[in-house]
Amino acid sequence: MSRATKRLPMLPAERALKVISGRWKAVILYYLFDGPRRFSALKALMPGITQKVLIEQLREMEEHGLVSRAIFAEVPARVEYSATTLGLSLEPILLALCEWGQHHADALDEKHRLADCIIRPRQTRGFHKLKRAAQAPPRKTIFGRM
Amino acid sequence: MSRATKRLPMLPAERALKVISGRWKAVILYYLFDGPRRFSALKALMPGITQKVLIEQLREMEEHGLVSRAIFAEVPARVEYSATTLGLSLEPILLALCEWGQHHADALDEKHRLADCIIRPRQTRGFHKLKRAAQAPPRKTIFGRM
DNA sequence: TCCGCTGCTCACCAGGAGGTGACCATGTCC
DNA sequence: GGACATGGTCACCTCCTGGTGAGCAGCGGA
Repeated sequence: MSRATKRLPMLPAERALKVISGRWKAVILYYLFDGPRRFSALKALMPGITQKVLIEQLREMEEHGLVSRAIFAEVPARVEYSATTLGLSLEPILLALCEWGQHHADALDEKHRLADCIIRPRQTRGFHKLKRAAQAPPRKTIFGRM
Repeated sequence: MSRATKRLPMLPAERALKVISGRWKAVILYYLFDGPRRFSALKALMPGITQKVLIEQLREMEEHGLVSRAIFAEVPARVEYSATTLGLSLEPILLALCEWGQHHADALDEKHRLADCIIRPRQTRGFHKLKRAAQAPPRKTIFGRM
C-alpha cells in the first residue's frame, strides 16, 4: 500500500471511484466474487486483456486491498487471486452501478446495445462459497513477490 | 446524445462508471443535488477547475442526461444547470461510494488524509427542494446552445 | 537439448482526459 | 469610448492509462 494509495483523491466518493474504475477492475472483481481464481484462469475469462495489463490491474487492486495474492510452491508455480473482505464489500455497489447502467441505457433508448449485467446478486450464484471466502481467506501467501 | 454515448461500454456497470467518473463530475453532481446553479456559481464553488474543463464536464453530463442546461435571455446572459431525474437517481449511489470510500480509507489506515464526505443524504439539506426539482424541472431552455 | 508451461518484466507507443492561456460576443454602466 | 461581467471557444500541451510485443526464470518432460 505504498505509492498507489498516495495518489487517491481526498474526497471519499472520488477515492472510491478511482479505486474501482480501472478498465477491467469491475470485471475482475466480478469473477473473483465467485471465489479464488488463478492468474491464467482470469486471463482466459477475459480474452480482450493482455497479460501485462491484467497484472497491472491486479497489482493495483492488491495495493488498494481489494484482492489478495497467493503463490503455491508447485510446479509449475500457481498463483491465485481472491477478493478480500474489502473487495467483497464492493459487491452491492457494483450491483447498484450495474442496475443504474441499465436504467441509464433505458432512459437514453440504448438498451439494445447493452450487454447482459454480469454482476448479479450473490444469492443467484454460490452465496455460501462467497461468505466462506469473506470470513476466512482460505490460503496464505507463501512467498513474497515472485 | 450523439457522439458521447456512442463510446459508452457495453457492460452496464462499466457504463455507469464511465458516466460518473469524470474528474469533477461527482462534485458537480453534488452541488446540483441542492438545486439549479448558474455557471459562474459552479465555477466559484470549485476553485480548482478551469472554465473550459467545467464546460466540458457539464457538456458530457448533459449528453449523458445527468444535467440540463437552461439559458435565460437576460443581460448579461444567465445559464443555469440543474440535475435531471436521471442525475438525481445517482444520489444513493454517490452516497454509497462516499461511505465505501471512507470505509476503504479506514481499512487502510488513511482516514487522516481524507476530506469530509460532501455528499450527504438528502434529508440533511433541502430534501423538499430536491423533490420539487426532480418532479418538475422548473425552467426550460429558451434558446439553443449560445 | 530443446520445448512447453506458468507468471512476470521491460521498452515502447497511442489516445484521451484534463489543464493553460488567449481571445470573443453581447450588453451595461461610467 | 473604455472597463467590466457573463458564458463561451480555440490552439496547444502534458500526463496517465492502457495496449503491443519481446524476452525471461524455473522446472518438467520428450
